Amino acid sequence: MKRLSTRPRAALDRNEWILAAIEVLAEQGVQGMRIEVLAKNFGVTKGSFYWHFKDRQDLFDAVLQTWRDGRIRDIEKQSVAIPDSEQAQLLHLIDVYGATRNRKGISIELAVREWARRDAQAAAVVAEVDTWRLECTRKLFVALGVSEEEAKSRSLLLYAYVFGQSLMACESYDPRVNEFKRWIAELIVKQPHGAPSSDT
Amino acid sequence: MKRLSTRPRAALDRNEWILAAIEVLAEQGVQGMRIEVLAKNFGVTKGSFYWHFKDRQDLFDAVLQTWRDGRIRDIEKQSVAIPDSEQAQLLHLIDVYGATRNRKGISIELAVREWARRDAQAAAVVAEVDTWRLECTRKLFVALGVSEEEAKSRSLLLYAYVFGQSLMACESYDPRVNEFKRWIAELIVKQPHGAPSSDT
DNA sequence: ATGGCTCCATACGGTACCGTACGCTATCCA
DNA sequence: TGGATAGCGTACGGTACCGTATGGAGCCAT
Repeated sequence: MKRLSTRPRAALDRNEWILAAIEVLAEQGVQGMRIEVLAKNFGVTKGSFYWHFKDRQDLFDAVLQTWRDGRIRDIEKQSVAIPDSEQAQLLHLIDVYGATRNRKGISIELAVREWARRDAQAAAVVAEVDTWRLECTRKLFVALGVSEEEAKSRSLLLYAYVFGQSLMACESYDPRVNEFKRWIAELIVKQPHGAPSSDT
Repeated sequence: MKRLSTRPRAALDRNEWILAAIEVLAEQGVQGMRIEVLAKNFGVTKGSFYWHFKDRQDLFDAVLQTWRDGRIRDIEKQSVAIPDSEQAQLLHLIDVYGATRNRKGISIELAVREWARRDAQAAAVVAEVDTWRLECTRKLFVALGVSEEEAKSRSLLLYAYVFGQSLMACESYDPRVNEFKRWIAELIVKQPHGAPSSDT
């Protein structure tokens, strides 16, 4: 983080501000990304911020771009279809959003979508990321042999489910929630003409 | 209560403030429920607010209680299982959250859940409502003849899907999105071992 | 008419922000 | 060694809030 080899005080750059802003975004939402608060966390004053950014909107734009780029890189990583393991890839995808680990990523995800409900720029970025993601899973489903329409439908279901799951308080619903989630994941991924799930 | 027949100016009561606050909550989020803004919308000053409420937290508590009571009444309404039409009830439930109509209800729903991510009281209310809802659909699934575990799993999937759906920007994904949603709804509701008939 | 009650207005102090103007310092470079 | 510049601090004006203290208009019954 800090290159304090010879410098007594590591000079902040634009990216450090952006990363800190994303951190706060995840915890506090868009309204939480306040210049003077971020500055205080860094131990500097907002004079530093206004050196690296024009204004608050400039930070917002940079945060959205950074999030977008990171998501798209992630998608491209997961998009390489490994033959004969597409089902495992899809199940893994659902599991990653399982909310136990990856809490931070999910918090950012929800915060950005909350942002997108009230801001056109954020909405555009979310739409772009959604399109990439849906396209990625669509290919995986097609590789599994389902029709184009069903692949698109299952992709929609998959992402809607994982996002909605993190919105719900289902931990107190039943101690077997994890088994239920596994059952759901298989319903989403596996075809109905497959074996009616006697394993596991 | 009945004194508004002779009064030239209808005096605000607690409930009107609460309803207005929920309106703003849906559009602006928790941070948007500001006393002076609400007062300005009513054409009064915050002197009125502090007559009916102790402070801002008092309004927050009232908003949560009002939302909770409304949701539970709604659930009890939909909970009366009409024999031989449980499937239609479940499909209707999914359709209600379909985001085309009922936009306001969905906005409130998302705003409360966003609130719940950062506030313990809101989280408790959401957990309570979720439990009621899941229990309601669980009964419907059981009435359809599925096992207890599968009924709970499908209930989880149903609500996670409908909430997640409203978080996504899927309108630009494909013009046939509505057909996809219908396919998804049937996958969630219908059993794989059920009669593969084409009627609804 | 007179106190009392309800409902709201006014006025005030305080906080937390945004954005700008300008000053200061350390470092690099000729 | 004397700028030049990057990076940040200080100070200021302005806005938008919260909560309180207090005043006041209308209506009520005695």
